[in-house]
Amino acid sequence: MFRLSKKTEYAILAMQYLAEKSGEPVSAKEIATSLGISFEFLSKSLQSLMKSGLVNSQQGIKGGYHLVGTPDVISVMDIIQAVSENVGIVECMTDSDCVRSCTCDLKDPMSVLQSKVNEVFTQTFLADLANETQNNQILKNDFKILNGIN
Amino acid sequence: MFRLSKKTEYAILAMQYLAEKSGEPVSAKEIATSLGISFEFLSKSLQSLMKSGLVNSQQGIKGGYHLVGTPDVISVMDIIQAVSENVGIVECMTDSDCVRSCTCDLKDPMSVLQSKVNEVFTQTFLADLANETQNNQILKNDFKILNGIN
DNA sequence: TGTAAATAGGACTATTGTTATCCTAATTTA
DNA sequence: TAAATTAGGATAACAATAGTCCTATTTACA
Repeated sequence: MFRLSKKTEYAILAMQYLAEKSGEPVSAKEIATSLGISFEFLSKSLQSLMKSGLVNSQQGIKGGYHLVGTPDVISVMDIIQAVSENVGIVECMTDSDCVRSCTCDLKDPMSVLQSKVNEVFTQTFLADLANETQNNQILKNDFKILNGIN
Repeated sequence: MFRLSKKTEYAILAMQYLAEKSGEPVSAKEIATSLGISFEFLSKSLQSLMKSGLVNSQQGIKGGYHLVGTPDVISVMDIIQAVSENVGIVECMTDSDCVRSCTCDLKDPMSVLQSKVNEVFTQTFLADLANETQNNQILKNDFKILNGIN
């Protein structure tokens, strides 16, 4: 298994929604309704994004959220880090007291992978996620076929 | 959170261990002891690798596991797929009945990410994980500093 | 031929993390 | 003041992970 949490997924989708409606504040309720997900759970993601300064919020009627910065400078890693404590692909990467550190310090297979995964997430920006259109569905289908999913 | 399961982690580490001892059968017990992990849990990973044909096994005294193929052709994706059912970064990628499919088919942010992550895992081979040496510790430390881990 | 060491794998349990909900408070506009 | 909104703590339900236990089977070798 190798999966982003729903909290992360919703954060990414919400950020993209905000990117489309650049400027005007958008309420959590509108985003939740549009994506068909739980309003209250989505709120947790938005509050985390708020804490990290990726979005700003305005309370009260006519309130809502809007992006801080433009989609071409907000990376997926920014979003992942905003909503989750640990972003390492394995425990060793985030825990300072790894029991195996003495045996795998020199040749650490996971560090190689971690670097590559990091590169993907830090070099993919909100703008990149929205740029592609029909292509994505093709990629998605290819992936499903590759994995034998009907 | 964005993490490989222990089952996957152990599978990768075990495969690398086998790669180092190319040829001779290595017992699960030896690998478990060397890595300092549960023998019985590691066995689950090895049995999955066996089912997928990435390793061969020999029962009985002097038995053990050995790689099928060389480290330069075995990809990390091969290993991930061997030990886990779902390899999509989000549910939508592996479930055919995604409730949001109608709203995000054309502009699917997750497909872009999925493709990039797939590329990392399919283009990283067992050999790549062992190639680097001192460098990895530096990368690992950089990563920890980047994330404020002491 | 018996024993020890090894894989194979089913069943089960404990733990953890995720996901979701509920509730209350604070803020803001009209 | 009322309605709509964010803020956030508490907690419950659920699912996945991680790990253990047990038994069966295979095999080398004394």
